[in-house]
Amino acid sequence: MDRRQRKTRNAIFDAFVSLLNEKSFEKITVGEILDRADIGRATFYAHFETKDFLLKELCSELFCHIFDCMQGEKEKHSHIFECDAPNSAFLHLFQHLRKNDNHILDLLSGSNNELFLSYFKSGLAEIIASQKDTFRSSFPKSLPEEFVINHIASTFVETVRYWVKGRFRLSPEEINSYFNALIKGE
Amino acid sequence: MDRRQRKTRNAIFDAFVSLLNEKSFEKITVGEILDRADIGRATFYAHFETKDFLLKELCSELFCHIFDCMQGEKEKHSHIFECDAPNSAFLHLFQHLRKNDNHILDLLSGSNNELFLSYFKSGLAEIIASQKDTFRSSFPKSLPEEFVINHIASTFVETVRYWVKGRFRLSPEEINSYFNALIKGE
DNA sequence: ATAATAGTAAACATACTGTTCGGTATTATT
DNA sequence: AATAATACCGAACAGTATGTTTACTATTAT
Repeated sequence: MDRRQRKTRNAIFDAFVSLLNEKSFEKITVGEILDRADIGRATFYAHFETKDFLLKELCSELFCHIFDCMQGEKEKHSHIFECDAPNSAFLHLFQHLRKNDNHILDLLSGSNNELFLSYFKSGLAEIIASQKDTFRSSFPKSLPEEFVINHIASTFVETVRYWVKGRFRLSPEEINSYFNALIKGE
Repeated sequence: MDRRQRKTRNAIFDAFVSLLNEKSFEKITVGEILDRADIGRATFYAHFETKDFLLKELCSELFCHIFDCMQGEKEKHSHIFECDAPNSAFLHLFQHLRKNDNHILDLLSGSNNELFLSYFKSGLAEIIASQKDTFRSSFPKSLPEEFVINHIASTFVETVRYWVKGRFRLSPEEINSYFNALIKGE
């Protein structure tokens, strides 16, 4: 990829992320992104069809990164959800989120939670679905698979939301135990 | 309230709801509302500051209605969550949603789920909070109260979402049993 | 009958979106 | 080193939406 392309693409992402920390997605205008990224209008639209596509690409970059890490774990062990510790994959996720590479923390704590968490959730549901056998046993067989998977993903996302709202006062291990208490039953 | 005011207010709500069944909130313009409600621009802005305020008022009308019904139940019994059947309040809610007075079903099944469900959730959390003692026992004492309440509300909302997505193929009793299976443990 | 209120249509300033165009700088190709 | 291709720029543009204002009319309350 052309160096110029990379430069402007990064400039756009950086500007966008920094704006997302200040206001909600809906209130950000393309003009503001242009100013902060210091690029021309036509250039922006050469890179991204619309503001929504920009968001989508940002999310997929961020979350793919995280989920790729989990795939990495998967290769080491045969099942990511069957590590030494039970549910260690979720613990990994909590730890990863806390590390805050890629400013993901900043985004999650802004006023855009809903947006990001919903993207996050759909990626999460896929992973859980691919490992469903591990979880199925914790829930009555009468419940539909899709229903259970969605419940686990939702519960995780809500737990993250709670964690972020409390400004990460809890350690990854603590919040993970909260999460397990909800999922594994009492 | 002036009859004219009532008329236009209703016309606006009706137009808005019917539009919400066709497209998402973000894509609805004030102009479209004006056309469908057959009122002048200035009139709209005399009633609602912005489109967002319109949504907010609509939600509060709809949900207040539902929650007021539950409050009614509360007066009959001393605790709405301690009826003849366990958790009957949630069953009441499922039944109420299914009855679809006020087109709430239509709204929930459109592309606006997120928006409405989030309003719904906050109202729900309040009710659950006021009845927290009934639920506390189902969860480990180590979990913070706020965390548990939010989890119950989220799980309920997600269950409704699943229910709506499946076009209400399940009966209120069935979906309520699904919900209980998640909350009460297996 | 009169005053207050709520409605109308039309025009308005303002703001944002997405496109287009001629010109310039950077990169890749040969 | 010369050339072609590509990316960027700035500025202008049409199109659309918002929210306000105006002068005028119809309805309601007293």
